[in-house]
Amino acid sequence: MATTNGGNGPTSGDGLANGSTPGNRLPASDPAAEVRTAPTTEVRGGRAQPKTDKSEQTRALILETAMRLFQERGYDKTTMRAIAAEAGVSVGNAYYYFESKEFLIQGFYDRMTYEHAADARARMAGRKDFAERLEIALTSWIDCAVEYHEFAAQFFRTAADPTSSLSPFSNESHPARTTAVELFSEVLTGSELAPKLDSELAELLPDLLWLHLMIVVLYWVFDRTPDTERTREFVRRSTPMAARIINLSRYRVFRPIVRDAKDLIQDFILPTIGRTARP
Amino acid sequence: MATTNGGNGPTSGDGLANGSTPGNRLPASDPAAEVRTAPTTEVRGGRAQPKTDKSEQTRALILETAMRLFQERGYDKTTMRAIAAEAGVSVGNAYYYFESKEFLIQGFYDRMTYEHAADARARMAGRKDFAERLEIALTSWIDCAVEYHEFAAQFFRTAADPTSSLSPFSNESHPARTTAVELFSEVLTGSELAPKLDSELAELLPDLLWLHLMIVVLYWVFDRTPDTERTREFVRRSTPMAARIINLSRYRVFRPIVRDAKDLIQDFILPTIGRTARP
DNA sequence: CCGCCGACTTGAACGCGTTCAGCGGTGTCG
DNA sequence: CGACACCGCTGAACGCGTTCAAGTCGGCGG
Repeated sequence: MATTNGGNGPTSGDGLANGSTPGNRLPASDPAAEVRTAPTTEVRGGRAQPKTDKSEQTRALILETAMRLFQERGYDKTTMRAIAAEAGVSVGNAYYYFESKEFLIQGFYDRMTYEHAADARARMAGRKDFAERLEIALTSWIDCAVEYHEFAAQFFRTAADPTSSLSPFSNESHPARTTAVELFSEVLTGSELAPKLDSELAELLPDLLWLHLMIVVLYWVFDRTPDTERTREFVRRSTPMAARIINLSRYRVFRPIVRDAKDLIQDFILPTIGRTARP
Repeated sequence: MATTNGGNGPTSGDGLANGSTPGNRLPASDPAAEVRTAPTTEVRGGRAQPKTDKSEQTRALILETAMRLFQERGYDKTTMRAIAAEAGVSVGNAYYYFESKEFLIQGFYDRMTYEHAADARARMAGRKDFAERLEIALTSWIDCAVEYHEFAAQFFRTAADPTSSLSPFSNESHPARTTAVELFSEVLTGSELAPKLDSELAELLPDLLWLHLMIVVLYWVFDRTPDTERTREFVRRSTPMAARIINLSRYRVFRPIVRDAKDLIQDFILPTIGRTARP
């Protein structure tokens, strides 16, 4: 559960028709969007389940304030005291709603993931070439992430910590991860490549493409070129190759190695990144 | 963080980042050996270049004490005050020799890397099969790392931080990285596969195999099975595949894709992990 | 109306990593 | 010999993330 996002039913065929006008709205604010809470009990960013309306408001206020300050000053230079002061509450109150400072980052990540999915879907609309769709999806991520590049390191450190429940690797029900994997599922199903693949591979691919994104993210975090141009070029170069490899995998000659790779991925990679065993 | 050098002595200051000698000698042999300083100027774990014999001793004492406490109590529970007290010095003194607490980790990493190289070489001796040699090298790493698994997360967080000069990704002259890449170079050259490969690929491979190790490390950090048995199995399964792919790459059919991959790696992967452009 | 419960809020206090003004000692130069 | 520079070293102090005993307040049963 937890995702409950804008109703992307898996049954919706090619879900590209829906919502998000190509206007490319990046609602940098519009507090309602990501604050919009899963209505029932959910672990959420941090702590207590909201009981009151006021509680929910306070929580949102703290999160919004934190996100604003993070963007203005960067993560390290934003103190919990500053967040509390700016939000007009006490420090302790922030800790009532968020387990730690790092849990506030999740707000960023969730918002970005959501915006990315919407933006990528809009941009992919109509395109049928798989490599092209993949490139759009990845480039779209870079565009959505551009404003957060400065403090991305902090987020990445968090993701690399296996003891942190914030890591998209160790937390299989991480809502942002689910959203992202769904997007890549659409990258595939919307392409002309999808019907040509055997179903077993088609099942693996969304997660693998998400892994591709993770590699891009890794690259992007370390990228210091202006506008992360190098990462963009990396995407332009790596996506056709990915498409080619997938394409080739259909041929007889590669059967044994494809099978081995598939087994390796299915048995050792996917379970580790939060996919339960094969169905 | 803390990048602002307090600026004591604007002229002398801390002369970090000054020319590191190309001296490629691999120091260290026994446990006490990596403490032994590079005789000339080198950036070292943290701060000032040693001038005195006594200085060097104090530095070693602090490092050894820290490493012992880290292993006894874990990283987070070991305070700088405890390290200083246990070593019989003041807190400020520890910071005189080490830029921050994290810089103390490098002692761990350096030691482990060296032990790994020695152990792997010993175990590989006589073996000619490439896949076998690779598996030995990777498994040896797991064996050497076993005692550090508990606080490996901390090290991994550090490695994932692009702003940290401790990251083996962002610091190309990281001595531990050099040592490791050299080992993988021997993995290849000692095998019967080496003479069959074209020289261009043979040049890339050591770094790529090091990347393989990094993936194993990533897997290992998240591995919670006893004795990290799952990672060991992952190594057993992935090494033959790597060998097979390398082997296949020699055949005509794969020319185009191998060429693309080679270019991608050479232009985008290796430079980012600290290899300067192609020679 | 009282009393109590529990969600919500507070801010002083704690422990931590890190900094910094400064101390002694050992040259070195004039 | 005095002045100075500089290395090694000190420990109080700073700012931070985080905790917690102690509130406030609204609602509900009695």
